[in-house]
Amino acid sequence: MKIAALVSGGVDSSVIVHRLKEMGYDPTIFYIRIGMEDKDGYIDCPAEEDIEITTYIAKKYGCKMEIVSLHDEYWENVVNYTIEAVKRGLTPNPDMMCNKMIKFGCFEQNWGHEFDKIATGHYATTTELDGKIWLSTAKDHVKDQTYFLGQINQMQISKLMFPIGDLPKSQVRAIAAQQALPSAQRKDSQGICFLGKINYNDFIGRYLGERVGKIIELETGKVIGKHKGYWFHTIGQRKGLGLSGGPWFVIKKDTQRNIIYVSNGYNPDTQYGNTVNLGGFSFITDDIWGDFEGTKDITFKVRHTPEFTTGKLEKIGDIYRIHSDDKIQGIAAGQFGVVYDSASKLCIGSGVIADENAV
RNA sequence: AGCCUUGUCGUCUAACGGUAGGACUGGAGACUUUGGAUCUCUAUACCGGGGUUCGAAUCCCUGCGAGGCUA
Repeated sequence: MKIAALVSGGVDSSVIVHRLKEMGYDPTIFYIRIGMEDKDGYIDCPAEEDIEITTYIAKKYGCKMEIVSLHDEYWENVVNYTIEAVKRGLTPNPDMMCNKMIKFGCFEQNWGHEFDKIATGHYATTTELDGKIWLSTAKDHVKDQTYFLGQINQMQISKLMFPIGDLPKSQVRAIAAQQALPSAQRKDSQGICFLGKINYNDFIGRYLGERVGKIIELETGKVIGKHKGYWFHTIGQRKGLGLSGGPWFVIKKDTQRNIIYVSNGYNPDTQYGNTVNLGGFSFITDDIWGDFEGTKDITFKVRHTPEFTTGKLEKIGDIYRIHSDDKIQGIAAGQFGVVYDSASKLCIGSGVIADENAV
């Protein structure tokens, strides 16, 4: 079986090579370049060290290695998407889009199609049911990364392998140490990968600029401050408002008038919600419910968190509406709601959190 | 103009006359392959000038600022 292993130089993806060899496979290692400096030099991903480590891994395990670039595709699909979404007042999820469009999209078209399987270092598993492959959660529920894979489709999942999906993180690190992999002690990557050392707000500012607008207290309608553009703030956000007498949380945005509405207190009710409307819902493997009346018991995530929330799913036309058992903080339009079965085993599918005004 | 009240970190708010605390904001770190949230740590102040006291943010005088009252 021909396997392509996507290796980034981090611990997780390094260890998959070891595991694949253990299983008797001889994977071809791919390092995908994505985050490169654009013409203005804003995007800057320190790829050197990553490539060095990946090369070392390839040598150590005697694997073929290819460094490929999906820079333009990344720019086209992920960076543009991010900027466009933010501009519309939404809160994007670049990493999910990267998985869907780049790692398992463009890569497949260019190189992956010559392989039987594509292996990655995600904490996720696959499960075969009725002759079909389903995305299922990792053994290590805390590390589970299926949230980021919620947008992929049946073709993609049936070709994927997650060699470390059944290991706890601690063990992955232990293996790396035991094998003396250079990545053993590396910090887990965090933040949007293409940003490198630039922070998110700087990035947004570079492309969308600044425009001063009002900050209004939702309950009283009083103007209590100014902001530099609604695109710098997301629902549920506390940091960065610069208002005293808080804490203050962003509750609502008026993109037309560039106004941000906030509520005061440690736990303003306005900060929470129990219903989440998902638009453009897509099932990963199969639409297991079809059209249905009433509700389905599910668990779900509205962001990457260790725990799953329980709730009920209702179908209203094309909209899938989640009724959460617990109130959820900071439900932001543009983010994805990923739905799992009630046991939090199978990842069923996902949709984009809709603007409340849109439903 | 006269009278009264008032003046503490960027903001709000504490401190029997004994040497300035808390909250929010800001900053740093932890957590996290999105945005966020959360947790930990941390920075900054007694309006100026005189007195009275062993000792004043706290008492007195005065200057300045703020608010109010007075015809």
